[in-house]
Amino acid sequence: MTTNAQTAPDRPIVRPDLLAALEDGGYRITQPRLSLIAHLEHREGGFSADEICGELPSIGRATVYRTIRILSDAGAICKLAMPDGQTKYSMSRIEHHHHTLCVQCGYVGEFRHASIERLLRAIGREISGEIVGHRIEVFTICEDCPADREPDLTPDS
Amino acid sequence: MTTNAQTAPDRPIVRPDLLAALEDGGYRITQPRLSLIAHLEHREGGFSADEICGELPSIGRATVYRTIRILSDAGAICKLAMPDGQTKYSMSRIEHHHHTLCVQCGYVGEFRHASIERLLRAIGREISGEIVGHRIEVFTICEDCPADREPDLTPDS
DNA sequence: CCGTAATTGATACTCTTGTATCAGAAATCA
DNA sequence: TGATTTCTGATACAAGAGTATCAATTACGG
Repeated sequence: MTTNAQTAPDRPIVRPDLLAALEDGGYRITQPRLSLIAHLEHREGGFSADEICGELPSIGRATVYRTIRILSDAGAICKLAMPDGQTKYSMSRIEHHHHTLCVQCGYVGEFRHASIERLLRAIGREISGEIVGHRIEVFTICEDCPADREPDLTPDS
Repeated sequence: MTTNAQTAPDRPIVRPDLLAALEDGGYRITQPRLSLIAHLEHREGGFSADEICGELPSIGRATVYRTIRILSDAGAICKLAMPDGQTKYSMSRIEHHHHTLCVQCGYVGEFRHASIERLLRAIGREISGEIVGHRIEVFTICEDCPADREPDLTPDS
């Protein structure tokens, strides 16, 4: 089961920009990478590398980490820090965005807001040194989560 | 050598609010805690727990971590994540603030900006779920750092 | 179709950040 | 001061997140 239309190595169909992330980096298009990308592409919310290992047990841990790194370097996924220090990733769906992180279920959402760029320019005028990046994360309790538990938060920064 | 002006156990003089962080939590005022607080109080920029261990070798690792945690819980110091994932802490000097992190030297600064609250309210109207916190960090190359090196940045969020 | 070079997966390892344990020391209370 | 309780420091341990190694496999260019 390896050749022809029926037996074409069953490459999942993935977003072209994600494939491009591999090709542009000079990486080969391999089965594990395709499965992983296809899986991530349809995954809601944020994910940790270990979660993905659990969800795709046929793909080795090292490959999961390697591929996440490739996609992360290409900007196709974002690396996030949960308030408790855990690392999560999320697929980038909109271009320049920030994240909402549900402190209870770990759900990661994306949002844009026009005034953020303006705000950053204003901040730039008030601090010394050159701004080379920023991180704006909004911690939430998402609609699907019961709001009764004590949220696990570090102090705002 | 326990009483009177000359022989008073040489308690460093520390900011009263930092002492209060101990007292209010029902913690004893001990020599190691005082030395640590006095040290942190005069320290510029951000610091990691291990750095402090190196700077105060007479204080045990566990005590450094324990005290940092007490101060952190009391809101006297903030726990921060550098873009590369390292954990840093910084003394809070102004009340509700955000941080600038130099991606080269690790320098941590604080700033406030009036429009941030307004921005957050606006964001709250656009996303689902309830906002329970936020993190706004501005990555910089600070004035004292050569700006030629490649900054070590994760993609903006 | 074949040879070469990249990739994979299993696993061991590393590094960071922190917690658990516990005997001895210090602080507080009466 | 003495008793009691907390704290300390040394050290071992642990979890998380990721990298190194390497033989076997796979993809790709010709």
